[in-house]
Amino acid sequence: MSSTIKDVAKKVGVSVATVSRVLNNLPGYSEDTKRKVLQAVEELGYQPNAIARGLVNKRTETIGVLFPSVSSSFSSLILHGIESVAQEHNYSVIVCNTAEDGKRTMKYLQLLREKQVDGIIFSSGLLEPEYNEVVRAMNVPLVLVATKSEFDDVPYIKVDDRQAAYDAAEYLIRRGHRRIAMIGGAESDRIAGQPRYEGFRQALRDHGIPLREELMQDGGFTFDGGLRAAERLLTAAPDVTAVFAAADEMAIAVISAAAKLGIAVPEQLSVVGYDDLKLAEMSNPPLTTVAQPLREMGELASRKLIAMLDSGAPAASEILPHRIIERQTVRALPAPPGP
Amino acid sequence: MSSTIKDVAKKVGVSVATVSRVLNNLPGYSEDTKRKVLQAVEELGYQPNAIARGLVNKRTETIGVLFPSVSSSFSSLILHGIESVAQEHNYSVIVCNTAEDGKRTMKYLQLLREKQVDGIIFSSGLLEPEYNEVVRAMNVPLVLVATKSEFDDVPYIKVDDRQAAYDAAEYLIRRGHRRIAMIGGAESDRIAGQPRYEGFRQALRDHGIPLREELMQDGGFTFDGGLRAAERLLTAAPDVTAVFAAADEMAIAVISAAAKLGIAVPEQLSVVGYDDLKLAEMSNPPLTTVAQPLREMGELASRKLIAMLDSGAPAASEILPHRIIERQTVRALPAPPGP
DNA sequence: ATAGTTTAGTTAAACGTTTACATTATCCGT
DNA sequence: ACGGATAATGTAAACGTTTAACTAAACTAT
Repeated sequence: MSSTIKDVAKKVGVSVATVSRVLNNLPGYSEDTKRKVLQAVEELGYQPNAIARGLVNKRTETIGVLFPSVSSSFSSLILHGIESVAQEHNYSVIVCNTAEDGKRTMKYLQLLREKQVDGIIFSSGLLEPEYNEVVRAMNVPLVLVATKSEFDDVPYIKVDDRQAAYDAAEYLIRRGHRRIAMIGGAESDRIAGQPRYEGFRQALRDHGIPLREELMQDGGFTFDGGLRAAERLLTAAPDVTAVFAAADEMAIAVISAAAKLGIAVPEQLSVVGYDDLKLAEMSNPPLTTVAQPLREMGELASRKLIAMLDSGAPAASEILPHRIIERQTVRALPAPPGP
Repeated sequence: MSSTIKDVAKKVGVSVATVSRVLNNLPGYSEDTKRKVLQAVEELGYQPNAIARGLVNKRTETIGVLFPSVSSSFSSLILHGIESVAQEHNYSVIVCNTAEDGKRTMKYLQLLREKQVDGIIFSSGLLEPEYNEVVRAMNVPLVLVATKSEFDDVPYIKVDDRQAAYDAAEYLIRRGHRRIAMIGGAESDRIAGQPRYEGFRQALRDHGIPLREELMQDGGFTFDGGLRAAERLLTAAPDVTAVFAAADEMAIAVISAAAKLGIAVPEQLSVVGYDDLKLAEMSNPPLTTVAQPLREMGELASRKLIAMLDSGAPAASEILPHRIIERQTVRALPAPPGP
């Protein structure tokens, strides 16, 4: 159906090698042939076949990207970033939804291998040794985004979670809060769970605030989980004046729970989130949150991967800066009466 | 580096044809050879090369999906749906962000052609004749999702926008509202703009409510646009008791604007949205909205495309049902005093 | 015993490119 | 006028599969 390089060659009366050369801007033909070839290409509507090209070059100009959930705002921002620089460099991106399932992830990795992708980006989940092993076996570069791993030869792009949580807590403390709760992920989650709890704890400690472990709740990084955690928290410890939620969705859940319980935000309860999704801006009231540059992280991951592809050299990990976006969910408490 | 079918053949002492056959479950070998081949495959860690396979089969088991914006919640839900059924059928999906830009879209279409994708899904934008022409030229099936086109040979999956808007308006009318505003897209947008305005107008007409064109505002389907439109609206026409926003983000914007102006939702102002994104549920108060089954739409689009690929037969368009999800942003007005 | 059928396997072409190597013609300097 | 360089082009192998066409052996039915 579609015409091939042979058709072009025949039409011009020249060998396929010559056609290939003009198409790839290699030297070795006269201006005249070039003109004729280009014209024939035009007339036949010839389009190169990247599959055939890929077979001989052993490069497909395609990368695979794995997400625990493609439809989350979080992932889709990262994906957007990845896609945009990939497209600039003429790479295609294959998206894979792992659903945080090991079987599925392995199956996908297999698929990516068969499809001969040039590189892989793994986003925001735990990189199981098993995964690392198969990508190592396929011999393509791998970069992590919004996560890190135990393998220090695999570069990651990340924010300093511990520090970010520390900063969030300190932000609250500086505004006079003392009875501060936190809703985070699972303590067993060494990527997005534990470090944030640690940063939070450290901030309290550094400011001489006693830790109350019952004020730390696992909200599982979801709205629903956050809602339950917030309800538990707010009814069991009505004296808290502020809560730090380690994800915007959970922060929004805190606001919802507060509304349900008749607690005004920020008048009676301050809340700060984490991520700075579009959501935070759209929240009512708009959410103060610690921002991760998700899109940029995606872009950088893509850029790094492509650089590795071009140079063959390993890339360095990078910690991107976070910052607190002040909106309207935090109230500064009046200074306590002196002793 | 990686071993090929030849290596397997050599190791077993058999021809590549035989290996290929056992790998593809074709007849023509003894149980014994099968065992030996499988064992060699195992030992060598052989993985088939889908590129080579694609070259001879002229099928890549890959589909391309085009979105105006991959990072919107809207798109990513559809993508999730598409991805999930694609993966079930062992297809890969290449995502493309067109940014609603013609040049970019054409470039992407070109790329998808070169990469020899088996089919294309085009989501939620206008299918320009130019686009349709190139996919026709590449001779692969195309399906539209969350949009339709002037070409009646290209199937689409959609909700009945006109009817959905009608239902939203009627929902409000039934609850005693008479001064109802609407924030929609551009009136020139024949897909998601116009039909919704029309449905809205028709509902008012059918219930004997005079149309006030100044109560129809273009919010451009974004939060920011919605915010501006809502502010304009709410200050210029403070007598409206309800607004229908043709996208959840804009509905949330209405709530934000109302909050800023000290207007209580739903006590003083009712609002209904459109889409039923996760956002609607997380809104404060939770948003009453007309739901589109976005994920399901994506799944169906994927399923249809794959069916076309398998059967070679054209597929029929489908209108999926919408429904109103009642949450907490609509108040029923007390019946007006009798005459 | 023989012709025919089935089974197990091989050979080689094909898919659409790229590219190393070979060939020819032209031109240049002497 | 001749050897050597240069430019333009062609030839064919290679990439890793699938598959049509073929062959050889073993079995089956008479």
